[in-house]
Amino acid sequence: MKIIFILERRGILSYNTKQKDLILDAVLNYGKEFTVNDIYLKLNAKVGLTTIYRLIDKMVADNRLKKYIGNDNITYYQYLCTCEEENHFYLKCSNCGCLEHIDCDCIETLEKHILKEHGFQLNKKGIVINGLCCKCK
Amino acid sequence: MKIIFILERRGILSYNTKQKDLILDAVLNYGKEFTVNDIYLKLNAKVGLTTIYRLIDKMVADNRLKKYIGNDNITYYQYLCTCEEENHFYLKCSNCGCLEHIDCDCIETLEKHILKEHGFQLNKKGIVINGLCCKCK
DNA sequence: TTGATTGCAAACAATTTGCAATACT
DNA sequence: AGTATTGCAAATTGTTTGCAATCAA
Repeated sequence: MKIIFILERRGILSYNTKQKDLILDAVLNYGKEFTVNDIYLKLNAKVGLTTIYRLIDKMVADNRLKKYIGNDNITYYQYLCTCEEENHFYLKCSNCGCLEHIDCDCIETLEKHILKEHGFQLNKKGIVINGLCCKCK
Repeated sequence: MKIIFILERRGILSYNTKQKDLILDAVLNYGKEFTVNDIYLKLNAKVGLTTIYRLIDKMVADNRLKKYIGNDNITYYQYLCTCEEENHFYLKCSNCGCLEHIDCDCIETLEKHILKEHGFQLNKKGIVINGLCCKCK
């Protein structure tokens, strides 16, 4: 986890600050989807909300966090790992909210099929498919 | 399109009103993702914003509209057709915003693979995969 | 020292709610 | 008649901005 932290921190330009480290640590270790407020509370309000918004926005812009609206109409974020594998995608459990990272060429097979049969070029970056994980199903 | 309209309208309980018909017509014929304001403007403000919000919320709750946050941080909606085919999924063009409806057993193949190899049970309802359509790629 | 970052308070924008008037069956 | 719907205005919520104080290099 230390390596990922350092890797992620590189993306945050210019100055390293205590606040950035705190937010980054909370985000990377949250384990599942979270809201801005979740991070704020986890840090016991030691970092201002504005600052959290700013860093999270940046990470979304950099494709390191995925932002979406949950069924409850609340805005959630989830960390997408930095791995660069070609055939990497995510399986997201609709029940417990966990996100499994999969690296498997089944996605390449699908990509080829869809390109050939349906004329559509998949964007393989950040594919998230919903369902139930082995624990929840 | 008439049949879809009638089918959709059935889902809107109780009274049929001019406003519901207008909104439904606009939503079904929009062709691509839209915002609440898009519909409001398309209807020349003939229907109140509140009413549009209410009907759209209902359609989202009924899984007939998908709600999501675009890269521009604006909330978009997109109509998901009512077809009940087992292997139906969507290909969404990140460039022009169009949504292609595909019905192909490649998704069943993927489902089986993911269940067997990764222990994850896909939710085949409303799968949307991003990429570039044949016109845009 | 220079420029980036922080965080409060204020501003903002999108969405929701209260409610009286209206429309549907 | 009785109930659902509408739409304005007001309230609310989540998020962003202005700016002066602070911090990192």
